[in-house]
Amino acid sequence: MDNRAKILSNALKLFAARGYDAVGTQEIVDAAGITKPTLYHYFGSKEGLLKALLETNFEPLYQSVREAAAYQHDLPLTLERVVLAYFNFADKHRPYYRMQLSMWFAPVDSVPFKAVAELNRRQQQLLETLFLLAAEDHGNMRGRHQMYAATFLGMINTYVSLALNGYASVNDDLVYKAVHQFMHGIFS
Amino acid sequence: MDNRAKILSNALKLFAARGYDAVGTQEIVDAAGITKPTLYHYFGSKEGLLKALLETNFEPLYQSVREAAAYQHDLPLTLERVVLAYFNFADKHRPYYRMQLSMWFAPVDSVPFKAVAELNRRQQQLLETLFLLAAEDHGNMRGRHQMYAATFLGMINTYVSLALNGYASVNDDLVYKAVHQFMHGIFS
DNA sequence: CAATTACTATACCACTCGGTATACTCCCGT
DNA sequence: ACGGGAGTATACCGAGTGGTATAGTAATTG
Repeated sequence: MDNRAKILSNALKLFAARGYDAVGTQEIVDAAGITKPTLYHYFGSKEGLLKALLETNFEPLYQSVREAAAYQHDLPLTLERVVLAYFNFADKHRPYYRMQLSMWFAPVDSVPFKAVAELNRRQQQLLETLFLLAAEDHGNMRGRHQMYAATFLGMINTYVSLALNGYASVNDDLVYKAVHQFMHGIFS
Repeated sequence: MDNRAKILSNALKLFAARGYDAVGTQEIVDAAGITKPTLYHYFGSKEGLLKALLETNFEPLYQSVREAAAYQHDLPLTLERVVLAYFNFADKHRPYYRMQLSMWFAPVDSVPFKAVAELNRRQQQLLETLFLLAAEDHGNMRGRHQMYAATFLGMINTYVSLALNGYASVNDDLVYKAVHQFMHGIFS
């Protein structure tokens, strides 16, 4: 692993555990076993490091969800695949998803929130498109695609948060339960 | 407004907007028009200020939800009252709820997360009790009260987050929609 | 071979951080 | 009138912040 990768890896762990503002560049370079000029050579600034971290890790998630969200006139199936895509990714990249999750709800004027804002928009967009297409098949869903996208994503993140903190295990059963609850509620 | 209140008020606004770690004590006392020893006289430390902020504002929310969550064998009604309690509170104390929300998803080893952990537990407990009681009336819900409590709270915070950012307006219709979706899913 | 380029360490910068020692003023109870 | 405590400001502390000027090394390219 070269120095650039070492920096990314250690910064990710530290940011995920204690937050962007609470972790100094000195601590990052110490953990990576290098010095500050190396960090600033590759990333220009602390904020640049954060953005590189997001870009590197988000794209695989996005592509994975994108493929899963291809609508083929079977909404339950598609939603299950989307949830599965999120769950699998979060499980395979726990520190990263922890960080992204904390940044999602970060204060609006904070550096971390501004850095993920665009990524959130893209996820929302993806799901909106899905629900918009689905509404053509399910008339009673019409006009609510934005709300569905937002609450669906919120539900996914709630479940992922539970899983990351050990209150649930990420498996096919959880995926089914999540989608089923989203579509049919808690009674059935 | 005395100096103690000035500090609390200004610190709340700043923490809600940019986060605990990103805001220094100097900035807080400048905004409040006082000096540091005054802050340290009342709160002992920056962390003490944060805890005072939480204690002051959380208790009213907790009591409000507690009353709303009194189960009387009508789950939809009770859930609507709980959601309404959260919505009303979040609407009346926007900066505070913004802050609490960001702290809820903050990194696990961060100061803010540790400070709200206990409050989160108390909310979760309240809802678990509710769903446990409800499961006596609705057998098919049995054994899932923890999951229901967690996802219900997650759903509430998703909606509140939407409302706080202007993507939805907090009114009775939204309350009804939120509970209805939670109980019956998106199809009906 | 020489020159350039990528990369990295030493040592440092100005500034901000959370927190405090000291002293002062003001008010309250005696 | 006086002691004592609450509250507040001035001025300061050591440590750490994000960031950089300089110089060096090692590999690549002409």
